[in-house]
Amino acid sequence: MPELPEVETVRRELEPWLAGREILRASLVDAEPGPKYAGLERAAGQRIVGVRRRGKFLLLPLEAGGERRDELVIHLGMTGVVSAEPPPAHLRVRLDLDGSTLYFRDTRRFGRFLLVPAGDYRDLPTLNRMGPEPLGDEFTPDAFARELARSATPVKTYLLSQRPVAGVGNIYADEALWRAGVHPRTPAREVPAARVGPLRDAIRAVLAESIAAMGTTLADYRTVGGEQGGFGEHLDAYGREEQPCRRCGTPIAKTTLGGRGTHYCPRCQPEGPARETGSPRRGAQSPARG
DNA sequence: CGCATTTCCTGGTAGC
DNA sequence: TGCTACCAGGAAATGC
Repeated sequence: MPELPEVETVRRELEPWLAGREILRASLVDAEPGPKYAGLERAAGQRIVGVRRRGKFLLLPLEAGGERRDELVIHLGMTGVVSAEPPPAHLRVRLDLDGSTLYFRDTRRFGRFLLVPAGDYRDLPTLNRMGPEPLGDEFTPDAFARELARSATPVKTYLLSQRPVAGVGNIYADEALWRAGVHPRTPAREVPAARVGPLRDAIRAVLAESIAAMGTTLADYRTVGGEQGGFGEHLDAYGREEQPCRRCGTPIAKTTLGGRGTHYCPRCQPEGPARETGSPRRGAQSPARG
């Protein structure tokens, strides 16, 4: 499931390919017209200025006649894959460019591929109310603490809302909470003050490390070149139920939270009131590997 | 408004 | 083998 590191990996591959290209035509293939594919009929004749990313959204500003017009918004959802070669099945959008063609495959149709007036996200409420970029200067410990204080929702669920910080999904939420020693069910505003900074640092670290590995491939995610991400072998919590915690050996537990599979160490991430402050077992940010 | 629940969608797999 | 039931989850919609 593409999260920020996977989308950033795709962005870095798309930028040199797409920047400066003219869109000749955008066509729906095996897909019904609707809000997920809105506005594509306006794409023809506009030129792609660049490839940006906000959270898990790819944003491609366009220009026509020398002026900024629309913006192509791409969200990979669960199974979205962008490629320069036609996929064997589940092709939803074909983007004909000057000299090449971009294909958007999306098996489960959770993704989006649409045109909006530049910067107009009224039909994309999550993008409209998204928190700061986790690797940017605005994601400070103080800002994060203020956001957490706004909600009584379990901290993991709140992270997934994209409100306190952008781009965190199910995998990296579990990973960051494990690193910081915070139980995923802890109400956001009850995360101990001493753990807010470590959690913010853990979010930044795990995302940065995964970007360096070109993301995590579990099933469908592929880079534009068709490669799989390499971070899967570094996961400490996600998908490791019943396997020993890499810090303390306790079997990783799996439960359901907000309808999502949730993995945590019952010993390093104790639930409930106020354990002592300090690091979970040893070395919160850099647990032993391998 | 906040918060919880449901919906969308299809391939893979467990169980019989 | 073939069938049914269920699971995976990002974001939006819906229900209080």
